[in-house]
Amino acid sequence: MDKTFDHKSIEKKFTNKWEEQKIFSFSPGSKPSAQPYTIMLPPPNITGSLHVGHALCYTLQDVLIRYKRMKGFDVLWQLGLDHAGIVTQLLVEKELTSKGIDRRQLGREKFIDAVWEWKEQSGGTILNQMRRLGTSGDFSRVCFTMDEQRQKAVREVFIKLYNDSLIYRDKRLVNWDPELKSAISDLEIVNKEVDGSMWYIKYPLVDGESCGQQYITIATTRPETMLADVAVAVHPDDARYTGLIGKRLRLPLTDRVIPIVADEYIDREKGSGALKVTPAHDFNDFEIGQRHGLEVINILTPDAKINDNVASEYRGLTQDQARELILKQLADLSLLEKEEKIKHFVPYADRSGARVEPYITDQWFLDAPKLAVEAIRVVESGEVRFVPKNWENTYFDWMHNIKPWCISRQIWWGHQIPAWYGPDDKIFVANSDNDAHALAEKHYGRRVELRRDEDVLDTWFSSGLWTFTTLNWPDETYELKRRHPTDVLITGFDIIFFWVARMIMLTTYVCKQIPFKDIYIHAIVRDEKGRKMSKSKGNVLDPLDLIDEFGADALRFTIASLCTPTRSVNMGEERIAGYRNFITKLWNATRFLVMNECKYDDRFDVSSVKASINQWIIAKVIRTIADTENAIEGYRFDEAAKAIYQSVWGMFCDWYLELVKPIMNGNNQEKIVETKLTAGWAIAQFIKILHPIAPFITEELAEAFAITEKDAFLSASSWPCYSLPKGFDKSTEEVEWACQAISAIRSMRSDMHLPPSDILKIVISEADKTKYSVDKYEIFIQKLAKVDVKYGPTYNSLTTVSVIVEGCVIKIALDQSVDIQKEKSRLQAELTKLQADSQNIHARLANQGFLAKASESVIADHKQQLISLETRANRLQEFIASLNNTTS
RNA sequence: GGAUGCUUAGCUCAGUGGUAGAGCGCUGCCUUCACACGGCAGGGGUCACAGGUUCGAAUCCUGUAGCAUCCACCA
Repeated sequence: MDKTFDHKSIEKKFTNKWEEQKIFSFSPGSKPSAQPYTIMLPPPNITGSLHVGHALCYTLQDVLIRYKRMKGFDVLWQLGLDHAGIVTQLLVEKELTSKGIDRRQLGREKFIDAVWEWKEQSGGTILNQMRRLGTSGDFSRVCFTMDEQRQKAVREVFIKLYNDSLIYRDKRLVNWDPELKSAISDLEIVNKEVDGSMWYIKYPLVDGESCGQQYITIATTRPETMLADVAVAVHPDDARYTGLIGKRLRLPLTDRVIPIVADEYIDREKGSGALKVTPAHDFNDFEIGQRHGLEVINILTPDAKINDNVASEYRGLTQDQARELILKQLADLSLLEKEEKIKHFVPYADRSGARVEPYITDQWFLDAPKLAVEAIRVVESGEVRFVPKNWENTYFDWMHNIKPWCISRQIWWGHQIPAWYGPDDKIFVANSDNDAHALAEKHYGRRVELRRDEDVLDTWFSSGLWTFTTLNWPDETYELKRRHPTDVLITGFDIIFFWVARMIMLTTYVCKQIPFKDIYIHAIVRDEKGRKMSKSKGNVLDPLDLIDEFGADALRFTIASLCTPTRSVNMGEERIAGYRNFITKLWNATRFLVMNECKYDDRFDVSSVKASINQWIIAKVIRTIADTENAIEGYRFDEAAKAIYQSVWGMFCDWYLELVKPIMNGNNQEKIVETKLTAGWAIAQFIKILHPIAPFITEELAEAFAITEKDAFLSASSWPCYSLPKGFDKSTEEVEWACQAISAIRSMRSDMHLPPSDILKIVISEADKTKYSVDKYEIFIQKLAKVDVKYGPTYNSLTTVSVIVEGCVIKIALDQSVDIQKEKSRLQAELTKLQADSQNIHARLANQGFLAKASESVIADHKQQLISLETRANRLQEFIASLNNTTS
């Protein structure tokens, strides 16, 4: 074995080997007798590249997949890519523009060809980057949301939902992205706080004289939309305005007269308490308009300029230009009462960054409120389980307030909506052009010209079908029947609404099945100080850089250990370096065993082991295997990592390997053989259970240490399974006593500033020798604590200091006489602490309430503790008394 | 405005009724034949605050404060 662990070459070696040997290749139906285990990868965008968030999400999935594979499950980790409609279109469009090509001139078909070409060349780099993480998916079997089979599925689902009246076309106010010139969904909006103004504008009453009031003041942040006002609304109980309800206003700068209406929606506290009603450009106003049967006047073009529905002087102006002009005109007319500077939230499109406009258009909608009913039920009933559970609340909140989902987009890249229009705009939804014509012919009684809907579907529509379309639905495949519902979805909370909720809605309706049993919501990655990673802050960690520097295993181990059930995890390089050190530690421990000719023998029978130290480590390792299993099964990746880390480093390396050295260097051949086999067995178990988290080093060590057969892979081996042999507990107690004794002596050495190289002389009484089996561990105590052990009261108390370990007095002889008073007060302090502790427990045991109400096991524990404390205290007290005798 | 989290050692976080834990950092000692990406030994916390429930609260309940996130909000 090399002296250092060269992660780069080992990562390369196994990435290639696994792929060449097709270790992770999946062939449908190949393992019919094994239980299936299935995870669908949340498909990254074809435009995406690997960031730490991906690394975290994919590592956790790979840990589960590798673990279940070792457990003997027939695993499928289905990889895939998302076509990412808007993002991809914008990207390719930009690239074409830089070459001087305009998308619109190119035309739809050629543009789509260009996107496909781009996809073939540079789409899906992220999949290659995933390989470097060590992901054990089948890269030859990648699904794409836009490939033939998925397109077929999307059409089928659309047709079904349309025929069931769950998809419909409607003219409504939608969120409009004027840059993209497309509708977007409410989720694709980000509200940003910006500086703005509130303008107070006077609207004159038509017959002001008769009611003693000349005008009503309205407040608005968007004066330009007044051109589309159709009413002013006040609260019916607002004393300021009750007399004016039903009167009419002259809308300034236009020749229109608009009514004053009463509506409960109005908030008397806001603005002036009178609201200008602009149904075409505000969602709430739209509803007020509907309630009062008001006209809808749209004054904007698709790119958010003023259209021809207004006086010619405003036409073609941008909103800002129009605003400026209108404010000036109002001021000239003395109708502008005041302007207040305010901060307010304004909606912007997440992707294009344009200011979103409420805009009246014809769009396709999915009746989400109806589908939500079943989607809520399956989570309430526990069929679908959120981990951690409290994400259910977020899900329910959203689902209970869900609105119809606008699924049509006015872009080119995506699933074109399978709808055709007849001459009278009658809609025919069909699987193909031919089918549509057939439907139309049946309807009209003759062959007619049809026009296909140009819109495409929201990207999330096709990803919403991901769990079953990847299993080739609507074809009735073997794997679809076998694997659906899938086992677990691992994703971030940021897409619970976008994706998780929609998958549950669509899958429960289309398949009459849940898409997955568990949803593990992982945390968002932040920097080491808990700040969001952003390019402008310069605190972005690139997982590929981290892999280069620390190794994929170190990164994966860090990720696992960070994944506590919280919302965010802070990742810093220091932490990764720490786990890189752990990987190195494991490497060196194995190297030590190789140097000492330890071997792994799979016929090794753990129950045949005699030496207590070996029994002890076997018991500990078996415990660790169980802890790791429980942790992974419960999605506690942090606990799995912690269990392995502590066992390997804190127990195996720090204690067992040190304890084993005296045996190895001794001459008890039988014991040496047993110890070498035990050590080899133990490290092999660690290597196996660490494999899901750190696949590269463990695969290399399995090869170097011959844990796997020649040409076999740890990745394809099985998870260890052992039960604790009877009687090993006793050894555990003994060995742990010896370790405590060693620690106590070392501690004393350090406290007394005794040189580490000196061999100290210690003395233990004959009685203690038998009681604590000191002679059995003498060699270990001698070597590890660097002492020479003698029995009986040989040394003068005047030149010894003492430590008491579980009642056993260990005297340490010094070259010079000790200050007995100082020694006494040191021991006395220890005694005081012991007595305080034992009194504490004594008091509790004397408490009637405690005895009556505490559980039996708790009481038994307390009694046990009390006995132990009292034994130690008594022994210490006796010893102090003996010191008194010495001095007196 | 509505909701959900969080507040524990210098830092980052576990622990969720029974005597406060880890990693990193820090201090001292050690170039001991697996490993200085190491070893040994230490120091360090009235578990945000105030009430309550309980024999017993870091843990359960109520309230307060601060922080974070999500949703809503263009008068």
